[in-house]
Amino acid sequence: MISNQRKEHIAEVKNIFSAYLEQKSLRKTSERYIILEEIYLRDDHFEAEMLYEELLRKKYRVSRATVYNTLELLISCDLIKKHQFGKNQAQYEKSYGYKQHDHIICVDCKKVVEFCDPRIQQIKTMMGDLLNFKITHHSLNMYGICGTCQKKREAEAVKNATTNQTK
Amino acid sequence: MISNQRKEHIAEVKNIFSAYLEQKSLRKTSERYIILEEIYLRDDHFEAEMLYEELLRKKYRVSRATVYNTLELLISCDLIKKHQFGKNQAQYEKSYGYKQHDHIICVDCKKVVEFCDPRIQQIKTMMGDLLNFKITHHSLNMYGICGTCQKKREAEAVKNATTNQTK
DNA sequence: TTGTGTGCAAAAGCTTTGCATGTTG
DNA sequence: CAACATGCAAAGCTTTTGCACACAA
Repeated sequence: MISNQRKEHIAEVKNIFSAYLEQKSLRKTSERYIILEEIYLRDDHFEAEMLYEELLRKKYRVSRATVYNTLELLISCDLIKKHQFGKNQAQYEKSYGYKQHDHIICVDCKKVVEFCDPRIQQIKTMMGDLLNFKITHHSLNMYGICGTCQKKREAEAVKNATTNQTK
Repeated sequence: MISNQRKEHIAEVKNIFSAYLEQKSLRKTSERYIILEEIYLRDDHFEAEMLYEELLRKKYRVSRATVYNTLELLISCDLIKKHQFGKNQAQYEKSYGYKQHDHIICVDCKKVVEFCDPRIQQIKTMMGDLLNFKITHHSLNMYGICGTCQKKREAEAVKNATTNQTK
């Protein structure tokens, strides 16, 4: 079940996309809107292939090429963000109406947690001025071990210690 | 011509690598040292393929597989760092004896500039505590347009304006 | 001597491209 | 109806794997 609030939000995002397509003299194809909608129905970080498969599952007739193509468009008009969390496969997330945030990634279970810190903005401004860059965006990822995986590792360590003792 | 200082630095790094290989019961093969040396002779960010080609050019007989393999080892023992600056192709840089730093990348000319800011460390500590993550490392990249490319864009804009006027 | 590391080539995985067809403006 | 966008499949690129051989321990 999709909430009314979400429906309105998606409608708003579609309007923004429409305006962008018009301004750039690009065509308003059904595929482009289907892809946008599918992204805004999700709440997680996703990969191009996951999105493509989900669309097939829902019996939409779109091709990988169109998915990649549309992702690029959506990045251009700032409706989604693309991330490279160390893997080769890029991850994407919707970005309209969401607070700017950064990510902490668990190197064990790959869980992604979001966080905000105002100091990032300060650093951006300061470094842009200092190095004479017009900074448009940034990507800050912290990597480490989440609480759950820390416990797992400790349990594992105890187990290994016991095994070694028996040897 | 390679300076004495650099020779000493490379020797030091090789010792660290030797110790690491010993500790992990891994073999000290000539290929591993050749790759390490080649990396520490460079001063830039490089890609796996670039390194491989440079080694071939110097008539060393190494394979791509060994290059990738050794890069992984060098990451494990903290002698190099791996970056994903938005492209699919990973970039690497030597890291021993160099201050921890982050990167600003020009989206036009792809130039990479390094910078340091102590606030990053503070954010790492604070967020680790707050979200219960044991943070091991991070990656902060800012993207924008460098001074040179800003001028180029302005010149281009003037040119386009003139052309449109003539229309 | 023994088993790990290597070279080589082929496979795998993500993304892009070319071409014929379909659809938007 | 003329471009432009799409679907499909094939190609492209980076990275990984399998296998036989070489060589460090």
